[in-house]
Amino acid sequence: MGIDLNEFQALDLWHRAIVSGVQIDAPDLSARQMALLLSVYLNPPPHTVRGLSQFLKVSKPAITRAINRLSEFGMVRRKIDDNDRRSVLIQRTVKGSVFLREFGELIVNAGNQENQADPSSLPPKY
Amino acid sequence: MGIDLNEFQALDLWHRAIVSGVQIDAPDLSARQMALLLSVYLNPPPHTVRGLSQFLKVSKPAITRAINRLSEFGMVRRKIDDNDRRSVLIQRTVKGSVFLREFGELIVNAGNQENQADPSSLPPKY
DNA sequence: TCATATTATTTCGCATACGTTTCGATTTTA
DNA sequence: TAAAATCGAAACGTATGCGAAATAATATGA
Repeated sequence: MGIDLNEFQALDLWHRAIVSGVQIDAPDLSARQMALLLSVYLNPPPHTVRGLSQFLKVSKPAITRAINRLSEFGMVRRKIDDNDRRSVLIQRTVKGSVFLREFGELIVNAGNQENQADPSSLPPKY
Repeated sequence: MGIDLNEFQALDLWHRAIVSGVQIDAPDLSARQMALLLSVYLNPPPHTVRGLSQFLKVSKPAITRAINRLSEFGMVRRKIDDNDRRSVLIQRTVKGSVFLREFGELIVNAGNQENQADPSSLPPKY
């Protein structure tokens, strides 16, 4: 189990994927927003503001703002928890699913074009 | 050659790595800044503002600003090109190397903890 | 030489994100 | 039921990023 990567492969994969993301004009999400979006889609529900705040070690207002932004893009949806009306459940949407599937493909493609591991290309140690 | 990933593995890897990056208090670079940093370290020199602008398909002022930010963190350095004093060469630094090596490790670790591919965990198609 | 082109930066107004604090709604506890 | 605790959002001032246009420095070419 696990994905065996050496350090160079890891950075190269990240590079290719993130450059693709910058080049195409995908809605540019901050690292936090991306982390939040991925957590909502890859971790099991339910998702609350406080839960995500704890998981990501980020303040609750920051989570609220990230949800605002992602809602504007239609990538998540708020739903008041009927059992505890103080809580807000963060739910997935079709658009969010589509976006993440495309983003996943982008990473997969970045991996397919990956060079052979070539330690001589590692950043020099100086 | 290449790294074989399915879509779920790709997203899960990205999730783990980016969440780690958010949790630890690493200087939080935007996607553009990260793309620029990785390009400087993984693509062969020389690196100029216009070259990076073309490669990333981002305006030159945006590149200048990203370099400003990365210079503040000491992760890249400007050097005027003596052959053409209009040009600025973007060079690597020790700090940038260290940062990227650590970031590479973080991705590698994310890969090591990767779950088995489990298509049922893919975002639902709705 | 001197006009033009090229390269990078600066400036401008505007948009967005940050942390802290405050607030309103709701639930829990005494 | 009244007081305290919890939850998420809003308000505030600050920092940073954006694209477009203007600018400064340098090189090129007629």
